[in-house]
Amino acid sequence: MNKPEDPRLAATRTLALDAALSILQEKGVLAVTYASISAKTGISRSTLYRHWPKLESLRNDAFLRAATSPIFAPKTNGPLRADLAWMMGNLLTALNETPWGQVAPQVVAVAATDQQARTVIDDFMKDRIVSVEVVFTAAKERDELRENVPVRQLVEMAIAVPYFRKLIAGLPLDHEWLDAHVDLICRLATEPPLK
Amino acid sequence: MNKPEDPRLAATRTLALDAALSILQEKGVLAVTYASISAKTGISRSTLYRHWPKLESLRNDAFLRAATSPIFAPKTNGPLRADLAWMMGNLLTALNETPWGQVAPQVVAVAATDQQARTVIDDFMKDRIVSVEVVFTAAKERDELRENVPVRQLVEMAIAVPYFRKLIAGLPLDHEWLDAHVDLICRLATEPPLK
DNA sequence: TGCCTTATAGAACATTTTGTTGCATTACAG
DNA sequence: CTGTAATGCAACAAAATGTTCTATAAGGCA
Repeated sequence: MNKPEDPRLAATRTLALDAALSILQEKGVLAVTYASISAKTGISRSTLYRHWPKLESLRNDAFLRAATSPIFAPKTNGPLRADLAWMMGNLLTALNETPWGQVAPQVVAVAATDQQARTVIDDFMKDRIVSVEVVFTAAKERDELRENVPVRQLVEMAIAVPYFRKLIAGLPLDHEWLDAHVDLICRLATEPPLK
Repeated sequence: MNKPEDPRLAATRTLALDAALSILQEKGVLAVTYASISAKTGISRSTLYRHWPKLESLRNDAFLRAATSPIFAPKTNGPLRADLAWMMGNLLTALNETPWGQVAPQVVAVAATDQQARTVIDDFMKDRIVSVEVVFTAAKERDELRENVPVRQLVEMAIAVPYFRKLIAGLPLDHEWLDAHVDLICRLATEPPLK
């Protein structure tokens, strides 16, 4: 039972998905076809069809590949400012310097009509949100936060703005901007209660 | 000079773009083709080709149609809480109950490789950001804001989170959530300076 | 009304893309 | 060395895409 897999299978899979990913980055989801991947890799179309009977499934595997970037373990030593800056720095890097920044909008668009793509995004986001939430929770346990901080809301703010700027508004994400962003979030979380 | 346009031209344009828009909503950008629009409208393919020699241009016109929802004039009478709630309420309605909520991610995805689509998004966002900025500026002039409020950052936060929730994270936008969101933004803007 | 212009529908067609199959070749595992 | 299985390739069918032509009909105008 459980024969070891022919290494050629993994090889074509990897090759094809890498190609799909780079096409996704450069030309968008509309350009991801059996033909374009075959041309880019030298893998024959028939082989691609054998691996992925539906183009949908190929696309989704490529999405999944883009979405499984290494997760940075959250730092929770404190202070919040430092931990959050670390997490947000990672997010900025992911959006600016990995395929995810280019691919995410493509996945989101497909997710509108494709449950699998929706799941890719949802799982990805859930993980990221949790990893930032952990940072806040740790800060809370160190009594760094003021009373009744709406942690979940702050987490969403922290994450939403960079995504919005990069994916939707087409605005740049640089470290100067990030500093200001982290500052504002931290201020909101740590400053004394207001009324 | 300047002959009045044959009403048939406008009629087909409208009919075709309406169909394109509803296909965009229901099936995503991948399903927007001459054939699908022809099938939905009864307009013959040859006519569609005459109006839009490139599918790209048809798509972009549909995008533009989705993006030109009526702009709500910002209220600036104060207090900030009320004005902002009004603006955000409009945003929520636009995202929940107009094609824009479904179509925006499609435009964003295409914008990655299509300058015209990028422009549609950029113009749209610029207008929306400005219209919220106006609300804050008015509040500032009424001395409702604390010193050194980073208006631009707050505006982006106000807008980014609903977009993030709806388009990217697939989270719901309801009025309960919106209240909390507006509260948090207002608190940050109006509460006394902190150090 | 009648005439001219022009938009449209529909068919016919070439081209490209997509999906499918059969077979020879080649890599892998034992 | 041998059987199994994955690949490449060619051939093919089916569908989508793009282009052109002609007859028809609707609109503009005197």
